Amino acid sequence: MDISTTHHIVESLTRAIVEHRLLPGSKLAEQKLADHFGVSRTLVRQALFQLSQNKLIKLEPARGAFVAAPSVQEAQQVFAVRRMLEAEMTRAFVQQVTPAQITSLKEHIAQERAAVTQGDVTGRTELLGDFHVRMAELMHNDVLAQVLGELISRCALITLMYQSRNEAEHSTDEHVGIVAALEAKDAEQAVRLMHEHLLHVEQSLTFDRQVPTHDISLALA
Amino acid sequence: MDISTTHHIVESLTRAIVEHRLLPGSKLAEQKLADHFGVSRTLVRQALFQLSQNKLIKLEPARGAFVAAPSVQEAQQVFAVRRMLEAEMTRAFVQQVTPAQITSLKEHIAQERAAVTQGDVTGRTELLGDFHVRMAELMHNDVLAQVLGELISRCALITLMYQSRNEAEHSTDEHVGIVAALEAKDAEQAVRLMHEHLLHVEQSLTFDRQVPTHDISLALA
DNA sequence: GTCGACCGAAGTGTATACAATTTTGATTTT
DNA sequence: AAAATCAAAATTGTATACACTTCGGTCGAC
Repeated sequence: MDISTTHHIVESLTRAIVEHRLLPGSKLAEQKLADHFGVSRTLVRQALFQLSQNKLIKLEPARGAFVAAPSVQEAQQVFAVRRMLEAEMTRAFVQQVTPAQITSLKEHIAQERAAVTQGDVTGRTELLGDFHVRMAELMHNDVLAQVLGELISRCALITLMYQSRNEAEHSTDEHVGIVAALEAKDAEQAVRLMHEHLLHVEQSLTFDRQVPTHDISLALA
Repeated sequence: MDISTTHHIVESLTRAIVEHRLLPGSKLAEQKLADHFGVSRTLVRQALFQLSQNKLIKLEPARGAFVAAPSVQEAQQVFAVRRMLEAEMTRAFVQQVTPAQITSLKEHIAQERAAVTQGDVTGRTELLGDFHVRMAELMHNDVLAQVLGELISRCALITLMYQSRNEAEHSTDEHVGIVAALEAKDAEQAVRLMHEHLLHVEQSLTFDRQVPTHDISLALA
């Protein structure tokens, strides 16, 4: 069963959603997407189905696919799960940390700084999330990396939806602190910093603001 | 976009896989499934695609779908993630525990005991996993419940694949201990017991045995 | 007798056809 | 003028058709 073409469509739509070129609530008509990608609706439907499982779009029976508009409650739940998972991930990381891993994380932070100074907003948001996925990958736990990756792609949509003030530099600074604690093999400190970091990211969002959307019912709710 | 019929196929195949009526490695031919469910290959393919994302089957391009046969490494990674997630879930549970939640968990344990005494093997395995999902549900965090539910359905396949000795009563006893610690609001004790419980479950598996596979059984009849 | 090429059967991958549902917009009714 | 109605258009849901790949077995060469 080949999913390579489907995968390309998924990647393309994921970028469009996470980079806010497609606003929450936007309708994703199958034939239009099929024409755009030069394929039949069959492959588009496969891609939409996968995106719905990633919670990046919402499928409504007989009505079609719409870019997801995560509720405040859902957003807070995603962050709660991230805190649970990543706190313990950090603790386990210290158990098996190597100099090469530290080097890799420091290189990643350098990329973050570069994106911040260049004002690359979408690249920055992506890199800030990738720091956490990178940690999972460095632990050689594919399952962890995949689960966390999905949570973080949901966070990307949430962040861009509820983002208020610019937290990029602050986040990078906190990444630096976490890596320092990892390098010092100070598990409790690393866990504490990771936990606080994720709290800060969540608290930087404004859950009481009106977000731009194409969903009429959501806009009027 | 309607997925109700597809969902029924997914549920049916999930039960067949988790209850070991379909052994790891078994081929799932699209036309045979379509005939069995009385639908076209279209819906079967949607279901298979979803099952592949749940890691219960593996799709091989141009070759078809096969019941997943999780490697030892993957099994250990799944358990590692569960320990990370559930340790912190347990800690958070204590923070907001109510008498009603304790009652609900105790009722669940009673069900476990009933299944054990009746020798209901598949029901027992399912209930032992459901205890953990139940905890997540009682926290009113749908995201957590969903993520954990997927991990545990993978564990059901792993458990039945590598199961050696009968651990059911031991697991239920450990559930009792966890609930007692939750009731006493002793977070550290609860976390420790949960962590050890998951270690015990993993250690009860025999990762050095050759498992039976590739059995083309007509288990869906 | 064994190995390899070839051919037919079976199965998957994608496109298209058709049925069912929703949406739209004009027309009628109050 | 606002609301209800209904038919046409557009869109989704499912089935089927067809091309392409893989699998199995036979045949022939060595």
